[in-house]
Amino acid sequence: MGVFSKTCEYAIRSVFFIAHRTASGNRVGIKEIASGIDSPEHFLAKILQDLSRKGIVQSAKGPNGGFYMDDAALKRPLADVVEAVDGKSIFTGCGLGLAYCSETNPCPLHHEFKAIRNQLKDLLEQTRIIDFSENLNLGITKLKK
Amino acid sequence: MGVFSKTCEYAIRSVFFIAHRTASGNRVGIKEIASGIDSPEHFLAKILQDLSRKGIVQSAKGPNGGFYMDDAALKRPLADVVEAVDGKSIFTGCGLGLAYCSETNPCPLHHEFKAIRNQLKDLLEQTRIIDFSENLNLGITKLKK
DNA sequence: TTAATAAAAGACCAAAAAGTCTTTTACTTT
DNA sequence: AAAGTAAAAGACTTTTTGGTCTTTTATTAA
Repeated sequence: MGVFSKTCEYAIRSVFFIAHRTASGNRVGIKEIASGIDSPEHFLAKILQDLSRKGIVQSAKGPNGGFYMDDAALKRPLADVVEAVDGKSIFTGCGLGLAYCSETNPCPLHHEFKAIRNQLKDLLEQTRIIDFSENLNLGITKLKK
Repeated sequence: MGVFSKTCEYAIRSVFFIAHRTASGNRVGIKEIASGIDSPEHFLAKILQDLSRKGIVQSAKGPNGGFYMDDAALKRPLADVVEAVDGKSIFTGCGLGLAYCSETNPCPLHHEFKAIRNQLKDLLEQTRIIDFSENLNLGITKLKK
């Protein structure tokens, strides 16, 4: 089990992939995305349908259709993708799963955990999707297994 | 989904609970642990059997039996509990689930993620179980929902 | 030495996450 | 208008995680 669910991992990877391919105004089909990020095609289709409904990515049916991202989507922080898929509990939840854990009623890990969680939050909130895809353009980072 | 699995959350909470009660040399039964940390009794029993097999906690059957922790167990780092239950992938795995992600072949989040993961690792490795249970003694932190 | 106690073991069930497959809808080009 | 294309939708299956229940084994104290 990772920090993100498998669904969310695929979502992030596909968003990076689409952002990368879409910069030039193109659209890209699921088959290509799925093979580009090493994910099950039909499973990814469902994830992208969801992301599309939520406005994280855009899509068009029919010939020359596919997925793409408009300018607003490219400028969104990665946190929006994560929150759309896994919810915001990752940014706020107690490390030990305690519902009433808080500043005034902390679990033994509360303060230490909060610091780490906030760093993850900052990372995801302060970096835009387009920022990450820059390194993909340079061929420095990759999205396949 | 949190950082740890539900099983791991219960494991950590129960270990803290046992550590807290065991300081005075006592043993504590599952019923008491389960109600003390708000967990399903039989599910916790299985978790503790496993932790006992792995030497994270000690146990004794029969009257006056129960779970306890010897000195060596109390001085173990929390990381040992987490690793026993969730494995070490949490300390080393790629944030995007990529098997071949590494320093020389990094995913777009690799470096930023590594920094955060290492902090979690340090926290869990550098603090002993007994250190956490001190605050429980003082009544500052708690283990219930 | 037997009755009570408490963990160990294992069979079983439920829910959620992950993944597959088929059909439908929308769009575009000829 | 028709044929082809590609996403949307939805039914379905599998696997993993989380959880329950019953039986067995070991221990101890009367």
